[in-house]
Amino acid sequence: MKPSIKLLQEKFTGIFEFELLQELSEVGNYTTIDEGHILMQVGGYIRSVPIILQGSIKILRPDNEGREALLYYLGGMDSCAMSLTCCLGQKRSEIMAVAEEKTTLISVPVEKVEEWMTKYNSWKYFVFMTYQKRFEDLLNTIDQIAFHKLDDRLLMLLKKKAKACDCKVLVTTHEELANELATSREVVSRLLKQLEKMNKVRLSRNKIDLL
DNA sequence: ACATTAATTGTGT
DNA sequence: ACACAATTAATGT
Repeated sequence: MKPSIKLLQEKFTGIFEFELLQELSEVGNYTTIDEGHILMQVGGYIRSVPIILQGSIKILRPDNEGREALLYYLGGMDSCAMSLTCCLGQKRSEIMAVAEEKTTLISVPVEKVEEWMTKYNSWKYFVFMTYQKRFEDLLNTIDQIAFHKLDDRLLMLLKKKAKACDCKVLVTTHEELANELATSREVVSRLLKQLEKMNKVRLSRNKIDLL
């Protein structure tokens, strides 16, 4: 279905100039997809670039052992940075895209994506902006992953300290531990509490009992 | 013993 | 990361 000019103007005024909206209404494909619909499989070629109007899509990257790591979500007015590069480079997709809920989007054919890059400044800008957004999202999730390995480091630190004073009761604050692990106090507090729930330690003020 | 303050820790956003 | 609540230890009266 072709998107109407009216709809496009509603969504994109201030982002794209009128001429671009006209072209978009001619060549764009307006579709609605249901929850769970797979937009893109790993290894597939990409024929068009989606721009999400409503709803959300999650971008996954299958792990080397069959697990699926969540990279980021695409929401309103977002586009997919991977699909942008894949088009230009004729590469296979490295990622998988699945609709998280009922989602409406406009897909733009590859040729136009490239053509508009030089033709419309606003389009070029839009492309760069989606790159920037995705990059920020990725940094965030990388932080999360790194964070998960902190519990190991914390446990190692506790053991090391216990060995140093040759006892099972450490006298420190969460803040001190946080400094040694180069992280924030809150994170240490939360990790310690998890360890307490797992009966690995017992917490009290200025004191940690190792079990 | 009690009130006041400061430091540490817990939690939601 | 930040802001704020809650808890606990320390201190003064």
